Amino acid sequence: MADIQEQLAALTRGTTDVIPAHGLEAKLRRSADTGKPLVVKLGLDPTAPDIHLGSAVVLRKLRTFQDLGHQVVVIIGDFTAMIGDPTGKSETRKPLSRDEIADNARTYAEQYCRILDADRTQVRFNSEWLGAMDFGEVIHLASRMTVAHVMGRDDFANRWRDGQSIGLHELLYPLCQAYDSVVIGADVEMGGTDQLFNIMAGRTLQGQWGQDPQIGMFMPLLVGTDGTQKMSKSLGNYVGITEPPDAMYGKILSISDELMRSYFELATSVPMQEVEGLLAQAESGALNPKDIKRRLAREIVAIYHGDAAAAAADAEFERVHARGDIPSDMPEIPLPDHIVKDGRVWSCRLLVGIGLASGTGEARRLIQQGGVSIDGVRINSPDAELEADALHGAIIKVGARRFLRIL
RNA sequence: GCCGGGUUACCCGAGUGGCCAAAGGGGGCUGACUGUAAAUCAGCUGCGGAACGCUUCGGUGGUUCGAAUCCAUCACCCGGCACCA
Repeated sequence: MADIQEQLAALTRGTTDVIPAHGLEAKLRRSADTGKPLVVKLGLDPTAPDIHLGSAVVLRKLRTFQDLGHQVVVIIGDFTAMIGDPTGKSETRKPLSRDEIADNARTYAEQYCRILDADRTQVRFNSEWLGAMDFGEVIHLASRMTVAHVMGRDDFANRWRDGQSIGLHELLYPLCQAYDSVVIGADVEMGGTDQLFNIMAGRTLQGQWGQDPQIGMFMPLLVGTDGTQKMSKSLGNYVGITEPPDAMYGKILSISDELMRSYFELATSVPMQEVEGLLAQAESGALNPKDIKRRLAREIVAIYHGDAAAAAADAEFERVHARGDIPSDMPEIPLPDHIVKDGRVWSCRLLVGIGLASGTGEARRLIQQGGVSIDGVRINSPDAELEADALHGAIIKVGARRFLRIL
């Protein structure tokens, strides 16, 4: 096993906080001494998973633990989902059906395997123990934490101050999550910075159970491709880890320059010393930022699709965007009969017919703005009529990057 | 249950009788430039073979020559009060 200091460096890379600061080192040392792997916990909602580079940040960190020989326990919060983490904004969620939970669990497994080492990953549902408790046990559990403590959580405190309602059951949420840590005997719990209170509650509860309290490790939220908000599926600013190599490569290349450092740090394993070196060269003008971003894109694509796919995506980019060639591969579609009239096709109807415009109005606009060309020749009038025969085998280009070949 | 505020295009939001297919911003799209699909600048962004033609401003029905704008009613959201404890 690697030297403790090296392990620490790898594990704390990109973290915003490790609490308590030196606790992790002590845990690692003890694990090395006893040969007993650390139990590293991550809690997840049983809602439909959308694994993108942002959610992958925490998973990759877990993978680092696994590579160092530690055990990961993923807790699917199927029971706590009935409460819903009380942000004060979201309504109490409907309990998911057994089938839905099973479905989601399967999807998780498929996607998580792309990052985690399945052999060192254990998946547990917290309904297993939380659902089995009787009321007396619940009361006993609740007696382990004080109202003053729970009310210390920011959102509770704010809602109380503002006179908003707080469901009694909501107060139990941190307790449930904390109890999960007790049940699995967590040494480390990973989470976003919004998990601070819940993870700390785990430490409190574990202490009362006579366990060595877990270390809380917090990761920042990856900024999405829009450059301002956190990456999330609902905001549409995400790069999915199952996206095809070319799409992934393109999206990463389009992030703004300022995001490069955090993407390198959180989404790749390139040594930070090297990253800083590259960025310094860009700063001084010795290196074109574009080339650093291409390196970033290659690194990330390689993680999810392998080196060969990354190299291919890079070459394809060079061909299409740097040299202006047509892509090596593009969708093909037969010329729909119904748009041909007397052997001729109205250009706007063609775009609609092959799905490159949603209506003739949009098609007209695209052509007027000079965004449409056929076999490299720009169409300059929305009234243009085209010979149907000449269209077979033609390549239609709309905008900078939408290509389509007509059969 | 009562009183008040609200519901406008993909999102936010202006508009209180005609000049409104509806300001502005965001997002999206196209072009120029470039280092890339970054940044910047410009244009477009309801539908429509395009004609000041058609359909839009929560739903329905009215008033009016004319309604996003006024009235009635219904639905939902947000405040305050009441009822119930």
